[in-house]
Amino acid sequence: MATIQDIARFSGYSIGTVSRVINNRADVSDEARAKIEEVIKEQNYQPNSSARKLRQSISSEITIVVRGNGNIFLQSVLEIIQRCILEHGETANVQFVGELEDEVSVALQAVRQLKPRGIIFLGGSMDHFREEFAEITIPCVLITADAEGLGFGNLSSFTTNDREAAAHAVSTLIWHGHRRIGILGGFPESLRGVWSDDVPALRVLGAIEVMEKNGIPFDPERDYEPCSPLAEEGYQAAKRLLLKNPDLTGIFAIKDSIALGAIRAFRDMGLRVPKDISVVGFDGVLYSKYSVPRLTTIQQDVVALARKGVEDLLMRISYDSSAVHEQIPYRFVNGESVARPRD
Amino acid sequence: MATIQDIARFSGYSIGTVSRVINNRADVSDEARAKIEEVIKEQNYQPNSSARKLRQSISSEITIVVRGNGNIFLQSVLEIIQRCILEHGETANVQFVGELEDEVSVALQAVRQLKPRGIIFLGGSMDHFREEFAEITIPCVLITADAEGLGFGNLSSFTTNDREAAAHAVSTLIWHGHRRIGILGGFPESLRGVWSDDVPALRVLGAIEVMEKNGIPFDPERDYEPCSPLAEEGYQAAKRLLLKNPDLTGIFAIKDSIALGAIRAFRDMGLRVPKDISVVGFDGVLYSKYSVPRLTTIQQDVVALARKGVEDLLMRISYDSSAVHEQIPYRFVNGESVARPRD
DNA sequence: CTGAAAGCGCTTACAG
DNA sequence: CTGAAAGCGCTTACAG
Repeated sequence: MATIQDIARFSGYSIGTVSRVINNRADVSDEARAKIEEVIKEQNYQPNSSARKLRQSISSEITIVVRGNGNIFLQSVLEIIQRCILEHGETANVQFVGELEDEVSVALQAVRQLKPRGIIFLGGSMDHFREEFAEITIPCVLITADAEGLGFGNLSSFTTNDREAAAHAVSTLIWHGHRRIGILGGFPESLRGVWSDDVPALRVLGAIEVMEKNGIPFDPERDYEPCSPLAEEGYQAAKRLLLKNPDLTGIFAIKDSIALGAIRAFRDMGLRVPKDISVVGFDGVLYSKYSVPRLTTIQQDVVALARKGVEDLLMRISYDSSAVHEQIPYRFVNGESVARPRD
Repeated sequence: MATIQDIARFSGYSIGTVSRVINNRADVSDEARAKIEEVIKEQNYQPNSSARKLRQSISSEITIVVRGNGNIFLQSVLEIIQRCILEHGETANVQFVGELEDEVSVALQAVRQLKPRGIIFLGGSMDHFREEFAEITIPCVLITADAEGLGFGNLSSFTTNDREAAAHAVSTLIWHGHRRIGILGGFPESLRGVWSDDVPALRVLGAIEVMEKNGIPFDPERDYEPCSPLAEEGYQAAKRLLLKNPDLTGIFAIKDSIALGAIRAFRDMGLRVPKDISVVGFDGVLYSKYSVPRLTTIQQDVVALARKGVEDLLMRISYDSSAVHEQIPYRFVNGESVARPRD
């Protein structure tokens, strides 16, 4: 393995100058830069990251904070992100935090212990960001939620327009003639306010808005059941929802995992989907194309979300440009889980 | 942040002695060890891993090599592994390699570039290990495949008994009265030999053996269709299999992802599962409990596989004990996808 | 624009 | 059993 010493020797310059070339500093003559870069290429030299980290007192390269356990949607995004980071010659370490834990304080801890150069958040609760993110000053990216409203200069975000997409999903039910629509997923607080910007709340909100616009009544008590984003939770919540309101003919689940659990629950209650009850999901997880019935859902563009997020982060680590907020187009997938209501 | 200097100062010993305590060396007096450990705890001291890596000329802590794209089973194992590594205060970086790529050469490259202290392989092809693994000398663990037959002193393995479990899965079909059984998944070569020790081959083998034992004929031409472990591939392969042999009444898919794709395919061919055709899977992925019909399958104990693998690796990194090979018990899950054959 | 030198926090022969 | 010292490979004031 060649070291910076070797490059200095072969190029005839000092290690200081070599270091400056490696770090893209401006104060190097073109001549020196050319020669040194030539030798670096020739020797296939790669700086020792431990030495560099020790000297700069940083440690890990990139930290990824994933919110949620067994969330197959985020798992698939994570896989793409990791591949993407690898392609760029970087390495990452991953921290998982539970659905109810505080991802920002976990990140803060990572900043202190691992001293990463940047952080990618996968999923997130806006409240935590609002309260604590200011303490984090390195470049960060939030994927799958919109951080624009937070106004942090070092936090980019890439997201689906959850509100609009949820409205789109529910309008499918409406077009099919459903007028008694229930919503599944999110937190009990998700109904509270127009100001909430958490992803579950935005989806619930978008759904309610389009219902109101179409003159469809929505009773939070009878037409809504919160639950965490797991099939088992969706299964239980679907049963509770239908028990308290057996009149519902259409269901919007704010995540596919919930939708799939719900379909299983309806099945177990002796209902056929979509004949007796229609279901629309959200995410477009791989399996939604193979379920029985195939799920009608909103497909998020996970590849674009992941790729753009990684590229933006690496860019900002190198050239500290300012944060951006981008909405990635989604795709409505017409499955088999929606039909006209029975009566 | 406290450094080793601070600990030396506060404890009254030299940094050399402190270092020896940190690294669990034997040549330290009990007295010194006790005092130093007290100060370490008091100061909440954590060694700077960059400095340590620089000095030992290692770099990354643990590298995880995952074989396959979009493999939801391995994704779930990976999540548990990462949590587990974190709990032990270590960090890991992940490399994904495609189903057909050579994971061992990727690992070899990682060894040279990242200089990890240990490697966890998730899934793997025995041929690659046989040919190249000898060049890797750091502690490694293979999870989800058996490396005992390879005989490398630095490669532990934790696995389900694939052959036995596959036989178990197929015997369910037999008990239900099926005598025309097809197998889905694996490589075209998976049928070739008794000596093959790749996971897909072992599952296929176990299936064929139990069929033979029960006097059930198996014609590789008509009763087998290889495919890669994705729902879409399972979907296509299932169609091909049934097209060339419409008499089949029971299907063993060597992975749940394949089984779920197959169920969807049968459905699209106008067949009901399990009324017209029965399906057994293998893995016990989360969703198999919520599919319609619920999948009858072999549930691998992913938590035990992950946890034991990580613990063994960390143990061997610290105390270089020798490699172990352990089979983790599986659980047969009685779902709804198997019934008596029609005629 | 460039070089010489200090020092990041650790580990490990070496000497006692 | 313990300490003093060298050195891992880099970055960055400092001086010129």
